[in-house]
Amino acid sequence: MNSTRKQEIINIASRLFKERGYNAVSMRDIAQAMDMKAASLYNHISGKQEILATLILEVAEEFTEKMNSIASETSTPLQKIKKVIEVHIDITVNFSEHIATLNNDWIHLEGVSLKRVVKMREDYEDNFRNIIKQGISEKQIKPQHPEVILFSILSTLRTLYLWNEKRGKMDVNVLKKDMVSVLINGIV
Amino acid sequence: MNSTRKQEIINIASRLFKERGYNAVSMRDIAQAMDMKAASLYNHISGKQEILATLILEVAEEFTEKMNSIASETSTPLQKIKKVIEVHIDITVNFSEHIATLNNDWIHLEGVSLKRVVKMREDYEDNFRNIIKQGISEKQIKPQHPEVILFSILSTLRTLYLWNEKRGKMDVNVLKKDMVSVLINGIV
DNA sequence: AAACAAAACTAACGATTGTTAGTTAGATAT
DNA sequence: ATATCTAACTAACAATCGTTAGTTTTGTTT
Repeated sequence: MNSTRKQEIINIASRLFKERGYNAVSMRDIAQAMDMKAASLYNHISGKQEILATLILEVAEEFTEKMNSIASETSTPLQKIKKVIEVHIDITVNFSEHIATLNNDWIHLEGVSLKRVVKMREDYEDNFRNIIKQGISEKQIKPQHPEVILFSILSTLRTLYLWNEKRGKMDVNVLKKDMVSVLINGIV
Repeated sequence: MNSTRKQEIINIASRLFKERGYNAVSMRDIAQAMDMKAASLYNHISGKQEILATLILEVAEEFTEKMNSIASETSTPLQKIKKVIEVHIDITVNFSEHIATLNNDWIHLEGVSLKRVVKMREDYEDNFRNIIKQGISEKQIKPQHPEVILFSILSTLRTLYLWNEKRGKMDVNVLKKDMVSVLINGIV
């Protein structure tokens, strides 16, 4: 199977897309980073779009699986939110290259892949929103507009990859503890 | 002066950049949206880069001014943070198109403009970080890692433009109140 | 009415883009 | 040894890109 070589291409492309964005990276750029010529890439992938789609779906599916698992747990809304934060941090650390592309370049997906990723994103947000609403109705969470809570937490988690590198030596478990504390209990 | 026509171009480009990103928008796209031919744009601007640079610097300077003003105030760190949040919301609402480009396409700036924007961004973060550190040392803020607090608040503010449209009829002042509450006091 | 400047136009340039066709080198299987 | 298959190569394509040169239209000033 060419699957290992294909994965190599995707990983290298992932790094370049993160640095410069999908449209600013040419097939010749990817090929050069792979030490081959652009035309040779087509022995392993069908085109630039396939690289983008595979790349993004790999990590999007990771998020979807984990969220579905959390949503169907039998625990309190607050415990679920804590889990969501931790899972997000884990995925960000493990797929640190892919995440930038998921966040910035999903717009450049076409056709079915675009539809699929948008749907997954919506479902993810719906799940999260429902957990928050549940928490409010159980009086575990302040009766604030759910949308404000949802996007406060979600934007922080989604852009975590941007400063994850700067976090330097901060241990992942410390990071989890701190972020859970800040996002749930505030800063005062 | 051609300054009004130039501003028209920048505003239209701003809308297109927001929707598709800098690299996916051609000069011919901008021209078409302006009801003219691409070559005619060059009567008003020197090139695509100038559009991007002017666009981004317009709003970046807004942030810098406001932050400098807040930093030099004589008020408690917590009051300053509240002000920063409110200012961010105001600018996001007033420059809703520009903000997307500032956030996503600043990487595509070149030369002096790039250097300048990066510097402004760093200064802005430094100011914010110092306010937080001050708050911690005055025991107004929990002794958490300042970086976690800084980026939790900042990522939420920076991506506000993404869901600002969905916020629908929510009044700006209500939004300010809710966000200050969530970001400072948490959700429980 | 003549002169002028501003802002639009047409046409074209060199460079780069994603992709295809056809070919060749190297490894594996018969 | 021969045939087969994989994965690399060279060369080229049509399309699109940002930009320039030269020209014409439009509107204002004298």
